Amino acid sequence: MTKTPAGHSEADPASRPRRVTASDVAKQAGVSRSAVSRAFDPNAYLDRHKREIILKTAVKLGYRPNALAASLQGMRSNLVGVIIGDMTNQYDAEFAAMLLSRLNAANKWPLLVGGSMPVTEEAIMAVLGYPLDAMIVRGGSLDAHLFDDCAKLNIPLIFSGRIVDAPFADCVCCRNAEGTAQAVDLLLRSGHKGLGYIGGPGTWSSDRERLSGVTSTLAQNGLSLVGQVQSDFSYEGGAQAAASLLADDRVDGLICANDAMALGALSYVRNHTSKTVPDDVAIVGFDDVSLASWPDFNLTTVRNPLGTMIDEVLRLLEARLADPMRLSETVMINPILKERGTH
Amino acid sequence: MTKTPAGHSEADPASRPRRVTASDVAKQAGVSRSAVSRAFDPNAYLDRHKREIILKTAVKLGYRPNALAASLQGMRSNLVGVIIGDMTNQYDAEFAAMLLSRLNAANKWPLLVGGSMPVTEEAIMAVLGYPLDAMIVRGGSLDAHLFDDCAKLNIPLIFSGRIVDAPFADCVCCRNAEGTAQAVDLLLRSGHKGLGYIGGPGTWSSDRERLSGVTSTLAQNGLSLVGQVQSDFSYEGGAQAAASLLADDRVDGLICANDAMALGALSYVRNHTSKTVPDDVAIVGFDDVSLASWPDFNLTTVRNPLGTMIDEVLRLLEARLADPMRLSETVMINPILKERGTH
DNA sequence: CTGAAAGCGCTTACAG
DNA sequence: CTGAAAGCGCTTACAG
Repeated sequence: MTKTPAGHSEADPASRPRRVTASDVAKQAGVSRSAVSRAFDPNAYLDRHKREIILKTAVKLGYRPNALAASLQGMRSNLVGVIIGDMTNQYDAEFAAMLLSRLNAANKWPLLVGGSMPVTEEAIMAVLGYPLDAMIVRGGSLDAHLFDDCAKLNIPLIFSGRIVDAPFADCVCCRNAEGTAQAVDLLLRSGHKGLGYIGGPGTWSSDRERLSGVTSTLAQNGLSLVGQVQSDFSYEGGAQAAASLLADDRVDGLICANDAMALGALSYVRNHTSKTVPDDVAIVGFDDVSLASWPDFNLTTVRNPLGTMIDEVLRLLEARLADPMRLSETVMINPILKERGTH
Repeated sequence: MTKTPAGHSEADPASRPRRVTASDVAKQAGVSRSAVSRAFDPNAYLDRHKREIILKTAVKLGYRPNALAASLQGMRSNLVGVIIGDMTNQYDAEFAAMLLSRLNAANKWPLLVGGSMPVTEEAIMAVLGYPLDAMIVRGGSLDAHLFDDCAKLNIPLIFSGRIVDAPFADCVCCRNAEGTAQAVDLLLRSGHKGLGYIGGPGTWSSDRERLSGVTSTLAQNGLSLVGQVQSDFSYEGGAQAAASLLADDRVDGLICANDAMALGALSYVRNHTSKTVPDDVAIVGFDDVSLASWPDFNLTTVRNPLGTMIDEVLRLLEARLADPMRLSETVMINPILKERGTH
């Protein structure tokens, strides 16, 4: 019983079948191994006819160069690590969807860490075992010594949603304080002065910035927050937070650190109180997820411009790959107030 | 000027910096290259003291074995291709989030193709250049010759949301017709007999199955669909479809091929008609995305059990990796009717 | 327990 | 234009 190259038909059933290799193609096409390599490099010198034959037998055999073996020769792996903690969060899910397809379009292949569970350090370490061209980190908390690990492995880092000061690390971030400042201004103008704030856990800088935009703007107007609760960025959390804040009758406006919580708050007011939005209580979110503009919610919010954010991430990525030694760059993005029906 | 191993400090600024290698560690630790390899294999024989030293200098240098070089030796790459067309779709986004983190937990690293744009064949071809352990395909359409390509490369395929009959390809799928049949039964029992159906584009088998569950159940009751429109699985599409269907006064119930369209339909009825839900019009969705249970919607729907689906995908994956030659397996999952407020 | 050596699949000077 | 050869970083028999 002869073994067919890379075929599973006659191979040992227990053993893992092999991938077709350049040698297989070379043998089959009656050319040298080098010729096969050259056939896949448009710029390489190779007899036109020979190239044709090689490409044809490659298709027949289902051969494609193993990108990883190629990466050992100093070629880029085109693998990009992407760390996204919680895609359960609407905004992060939208971010992920767009980022991933944009990476694909740029011939970069995202290796994803995260999803619906908190990202473990083990997971990051494991993915660092691959020769990543770069690593993109969305929001969240991340142990500082990850930076060291990446630096030692010469894997550039690109952060979105937080600012990190490290060599060879680039950042793109929203001007969070400015966004919530605009939201406060808006509520003040529409006559809401008893403001409550629904924040996140406060562990991320973006979260703290959003809060500071609120407090400083109020201070400028001789006011201060009537109430404030730390929640968890979820719809349910927002509803609960609204319940506790609205127990205080002075509260007539809710600023929320993201849309999910704002939506939860809105739902709470509608379904569990006799107050109306926006007359009795105004609500403003942050992010502008697609849900926010649904007529069911029509939520006034601060837009955290997704497209711009991702454009910049990709630009930074290309720039870093083109010049690994360039100075770190941080891009600040202006949020945009979207006035809809809840203020 | 001496070159530090893998350091960027003294390297040529233009050149791409190197990764630390096992040789670097061996040199630094004063041991053989093989010893370094062995230090990372818990089962390998190696002097305890020596292993300690090696591991310590590995940490110092930031070394980790290049998983790709290892995969050339016949080790698994632990790379799994994941094709998800449109994560903009709520259910697919939830599916992606859960699948990706479950893969991480199983020490598999998802290489993602797709996101928010249609998946191009080029993208799939490109990702096939990596030595994938397997490929997971979620829903959607996919050219048949992809199967050939994967088969030739010996990359097993696992499908979720559609059934494909190919050697070495496993599937997990919802009993779609059964789900919509239950939905129709429910509406019939609650006195809604003038049913309209809002479907998808009809290009996927799951879509067609859902429709057939509706029509056959109606037929069993001596009834037939009053109206039917092909839409696009989106919220906006659902709203439009509802508008056109409800122009016919006989329609008092809407069965939708997914939740997004059902939510759009619900919103249309509430905001653009004088009808009430569920008395004048009942609405049933399919999937049971997290939004469906929000009090804002409280949508009656057919649950397409995400957790079970993904459990099975992972089980099938492990089984296939353990025995590449095993017979194809197809797992059918029972949908569960969730009775809420819109019927 | 250990090091030298072969080999995984690839690219790329090198010498025709 | 072309093939033989070196080398990428790794694992794993092989022979001590």
